[in-house]
Amino acid sequence: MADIINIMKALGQVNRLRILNLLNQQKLCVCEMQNIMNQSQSNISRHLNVLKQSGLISSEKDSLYIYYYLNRKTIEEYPFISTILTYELRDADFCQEDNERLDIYQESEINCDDLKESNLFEALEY
Amino acid sequence: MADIINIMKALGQVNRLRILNLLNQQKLCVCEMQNIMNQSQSNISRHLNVLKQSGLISSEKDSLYIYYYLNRKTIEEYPFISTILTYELRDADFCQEDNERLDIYQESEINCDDLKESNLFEALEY
DNA sequence: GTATTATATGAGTATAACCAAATATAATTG
DNA sequence: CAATTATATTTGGTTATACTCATATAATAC
Repeated sequence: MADIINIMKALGQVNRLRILNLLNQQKLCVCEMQNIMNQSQSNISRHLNVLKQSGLISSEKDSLYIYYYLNRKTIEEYPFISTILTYELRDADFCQEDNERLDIYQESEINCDDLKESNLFEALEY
Repeated sequence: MADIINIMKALGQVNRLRILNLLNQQKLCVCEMQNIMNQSQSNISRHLNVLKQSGLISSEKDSLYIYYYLNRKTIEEYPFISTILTYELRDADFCQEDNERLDIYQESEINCDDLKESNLFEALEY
């Protein structure tokens, strides 16, 4: 299931690296990632499926929402993944906007029920 | 040049991981990899180009041959690469046949001039 | 039950990746 | 110079990937 080839393939796509960077900071549901990353719902969902199939992430249901989080077992099995998360992704250019948006979301103290109508990221749209 | 996205993409293909595993053991020319990996020359050449563009490997010319080797600068810059080379590739299933063939080649003490006519790997063909 | 909402999946398309066979290039040897 | 050899590149075919739009599913709320 969590073989190295599928893990390396899963890591070879920028949107999936962005997702992993976010999940390295906190557990998130699909609609939160969709808003933070400004990507279509179906696209996020598909990338999450690839990451889940590779064993990099897991999910749990909480009422209407499905929360995704890093699979600690896989990360313990493959220590290089932690190195990538910590030293390569967190400060990568392609993660900076996501990091800013996640910070804003965390500080806002709203939850995903209200995120859509909140216009939280409006000022950041280009 | 050696950005993390291109490195991760380069690492997401089994034949390129096989090449990196071999180059982690010794410097090799295209025709040596072709024989050890039992892959077409053009395919090896293309993968080498991807690896070189990503900064993972370099090459040097020695008369007719072009020898490829791991780019130590990139590997120092991204320590997780060493971890993958040492802990994930060396013992991976998909590298075992290559490792056996490289061992046979090393012990034979022939060089790539004679490799083609040597039938060195004949007994291993399935 | 119906309506709503979050997420997943199908269908379609566009693009990129992989590969083998053939050809081109560049260096070496005679 | 011509012949040879190693490597790179082009071509064409096939498959895989990423994406969008639309629809399906599953849970919740009324």
